Amino acid sequence: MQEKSGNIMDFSTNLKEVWRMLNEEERELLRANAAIQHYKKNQQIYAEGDEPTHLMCLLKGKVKIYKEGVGGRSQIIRMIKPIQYFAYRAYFAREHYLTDAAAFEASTVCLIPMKTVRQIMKNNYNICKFFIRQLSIDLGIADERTVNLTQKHIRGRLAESLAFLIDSYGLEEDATINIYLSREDLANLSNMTTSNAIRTLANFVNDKVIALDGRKIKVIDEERLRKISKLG
Amino acid sequence: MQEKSGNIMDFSTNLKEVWRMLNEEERELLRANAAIQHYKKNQQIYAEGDEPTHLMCLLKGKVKIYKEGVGGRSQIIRMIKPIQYFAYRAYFAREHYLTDAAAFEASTVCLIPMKTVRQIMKNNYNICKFFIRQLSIDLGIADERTVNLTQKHIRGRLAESLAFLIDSYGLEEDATINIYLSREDLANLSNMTTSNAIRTLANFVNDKVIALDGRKIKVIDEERLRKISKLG
DNA sequence: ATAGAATCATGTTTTAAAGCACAAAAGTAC
DNA sequence: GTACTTTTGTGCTTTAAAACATGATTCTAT
Repeated sequence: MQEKSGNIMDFSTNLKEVWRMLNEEERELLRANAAIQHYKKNQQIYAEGDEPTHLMCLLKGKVKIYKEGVGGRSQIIRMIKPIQYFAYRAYFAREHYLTDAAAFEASTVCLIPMKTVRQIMKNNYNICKFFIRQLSIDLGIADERTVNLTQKHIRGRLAESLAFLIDSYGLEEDATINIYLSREDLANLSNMTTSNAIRTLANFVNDKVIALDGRKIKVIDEERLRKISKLG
Repeated sequence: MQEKSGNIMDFSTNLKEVWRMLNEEERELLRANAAIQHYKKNQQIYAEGDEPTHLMCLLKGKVKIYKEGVGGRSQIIRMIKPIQYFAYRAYFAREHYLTDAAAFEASTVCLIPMKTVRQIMKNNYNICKFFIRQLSIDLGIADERTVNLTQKHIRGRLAESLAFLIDSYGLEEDATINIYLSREDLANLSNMTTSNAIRTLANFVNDKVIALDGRKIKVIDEERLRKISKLG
């Protein structure tokens, strides 16, 4: 089947992990209620304070979840890659969104009304388990992140972000990290100012850990990078 | 009924929130499998790397969940108060513990084998919802915390910790915060060194926001404290 | 093609917080 | 009670990272 977004068929072919857990009746419920939405590069998907109404599944593109902190500084909390669910935490906590979400690049999202999700969860223990597991994993990551962002030094924090990007989006054949971020986004991911992100990247180039070509980051010495990340 | 820990009756009277969601059969299953455990002040409850086997519910006392970071610095991730469940994240994520837990003061914990918990969850949607909600709330707190600990200045971070302690453990009639922490623990909660915790506390006393008597912290101007916390 | 904006880069200055040193005080053990 | 350890309190020094300033480069829109 051709990749052609906007077509509801993407949805049923792409949501595989969850899809497998559903019976025909539940699948029909989803087909009837899910909607596909496209977002342009840098377009906001939801904002802090909004009421959560839909479960979202990223089908294509890259999304960042971030928070605007004190004094305009923003902090990227997590990044979403295709076939990953997001935007459900606030609903389950019975809160409004605490974070903002925006598309890094042109992205396609499948929106499922939370009402539908609940209807399915009620009778499907596997779906409940799925959310419990995802939330548990994310909470673990958040706890790790808290310590890493507060205790590691600049080099360690940047190295950690790069390692995270490698793990999330992978490397191309020539060892280029498969996502192109501005220096500012890289800084917001690593809890530092843009100048320090630039400076520290330059250091890494000097140390022959990476090579740069605009926003392309080529990983030269991954082992070393992970060591810097680990030792802080 | 007398408060008398070690007696299985505490358990059934205290776990009320969850207890209400169970039918008689499920209650019997819990009664048969739950165990009560006592921990002394500063005693470790679980350690990073341990395999999670039991759901824990704090019946009495105060517990800290923390992580040992780089260079011996430890960071308190969250604090548990009585009738709060903990220690389940790692199991649900199918990981070993990422954190350590220790009793702040003499504490009583009810241990329920995870196997039993799963057995109940399987047929009880309300229990699933309970965990989903708790995890979602905790994840929201963790996200907030990441930004607060990284972006706020020392005064803001300490004020935030004090506000958090007020919210968690309450104030006595004379406005004393109902938990006594060492300066070091306060520092670990606020992501700063012990000297800075001491210094900043002294500043707050000077500003007539709090008054100190050993480890007793009396809140003089709560509004001001929350303002400092908010503005960073 | 050209103007204007955004991004990237680098040097310099400032500052918030850590690190260190050393007492005083409070707990704890014998 | 006395010795020992831990915790608390303060002053001084150092340092990592932010803030600021200024160009160069790249992107974007008309």
